[in-house]
Amino acid sequence: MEYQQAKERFIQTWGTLGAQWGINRTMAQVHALLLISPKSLTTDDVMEELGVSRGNANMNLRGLVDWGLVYRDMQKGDRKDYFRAEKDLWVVAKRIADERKKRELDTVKDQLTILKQVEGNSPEVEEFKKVIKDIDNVTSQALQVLGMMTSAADNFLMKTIRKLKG
Amino acid sequence: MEYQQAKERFIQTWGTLGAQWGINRTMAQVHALLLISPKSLTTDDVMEELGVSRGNANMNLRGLVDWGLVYRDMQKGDRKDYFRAEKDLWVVAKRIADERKKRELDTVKDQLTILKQVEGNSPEVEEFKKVIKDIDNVTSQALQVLGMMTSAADNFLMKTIRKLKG
DNA sequence: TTTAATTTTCAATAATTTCTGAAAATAAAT
DNA sequence: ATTTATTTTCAGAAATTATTGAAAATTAAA
Repeated sequence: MEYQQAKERFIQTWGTLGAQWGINRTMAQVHALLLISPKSLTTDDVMEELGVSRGNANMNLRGLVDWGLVYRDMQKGDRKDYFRAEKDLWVVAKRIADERKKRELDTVKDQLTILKQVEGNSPEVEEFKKVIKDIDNVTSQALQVLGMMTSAADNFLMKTIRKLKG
Repeated sequence: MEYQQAKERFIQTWGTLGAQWGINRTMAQVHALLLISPKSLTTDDVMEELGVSRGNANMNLRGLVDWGLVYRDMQKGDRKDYFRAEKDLWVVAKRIADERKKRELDTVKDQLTILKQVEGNSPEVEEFKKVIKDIDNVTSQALQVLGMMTSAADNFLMKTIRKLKG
C-alpha cells in the first residue's frame, strides 16, 4: 500500500475510533495526523491536510493540548505555534484513561455516595439499595483495574503480560 | 433522601454516563429504570415513567435486548411484552465490555494489519510504521486486560482484588 | 375469518453537536 | 506608535443524531 493511501486510511480510522470514544471526530483526526508526523505542524498544516477551517483546527489543537496528548512548541525565527504529539503510546493511553476515569467513574462514585442514603424499606427501596451497592462494587473494582493500567509501564501486571507476549 | 427523588437522580446519572459511553441517553435511562425495578415493565410503563414516545421506548428496549442487558418476558394471561434487566452487575459489565471490544478494539486491530503493509522508507513512512507498531502493542495488551476483566467473576486477578478489598 | 391488541417502522421534525469564517484580541517586529 | 503576523472567539450555518407519532405489520383472541 502507498504511504499517502495508508496515511489517509489511518486518519480516517483513528477519527472513527475517537468518535466512538466520545472524542470528536476532527480532534481524533488531528491527533492521528500529528502522531504520524515526524515533525511539528502548524495550524495551517492541519487546515490544509484535513481540509478544515482555521477555527476548527485551532479549537481541536487546543483541546488536544488540554488532554495532554499534544505539546505546543515554538521554533526559532518563526512566530507561528508548532504542535507536536506525545509519541509514547503508553503515555497516550494513560492520559486518555485518566481523563475518562475523572469524567465518568469518579462522578458516578460521588453520586452513589449520595444515593446510598435513600430512606424506606418497600420492595422498591430494597431493590434500589441493592443495585446501588452492586454498582458501587463493580465501579470500585473497575477503578482498581484502571489504576493498574494507568500506571502500566512499570506495573507488575503489565510486565507479566509483556513477558508472556514475548 | 426520598425514594422518588433518589430514583429520578439515579436515572438521570445513569443517562449522563451512558451518553458519555456512546450509548444514547434514553437507552441508558431505560436501562436504569429497569435495573432498579423489582418487577418486569411494559413499554407503556417505560413511556409513562420517562415521558418518551412509544417509538422511542420500543427502539431503546429492543436495543437493550440486543446488547444482552435486558430480557423480554411473557406473562400468562397478558399479550404485552414484559422487560426485565439483567441484575448481575458483573454480567452487565462483561456484556458492555464485550460489545465495546468488538466494536472498537477489534476493528482497529484489523486496520492495523492492513496498514502495516505500507511501502517505502522515507522519514514519513518510518514514523508511520513506528506508530502503527506502537498502537499494535498497546491495543494487544489492552485487549488482554479487557479479556481478563470480562471473565472477571472467576478470574484470579479479580478474586485477588476482591480479597484485598475485603 | 374478523376484530382487537400490541409491536414495529419510518418520514418528518426537533434537538444537539460540530464547523465556518470573519472580526476581535494578542503578540511581535519595524 | 504603527504595522504585520498570528491566534482566539463566537454567532450563525451545516451536519448529525434523537424523537415523535401515526400508519403498517404482526400476533392472538373471538
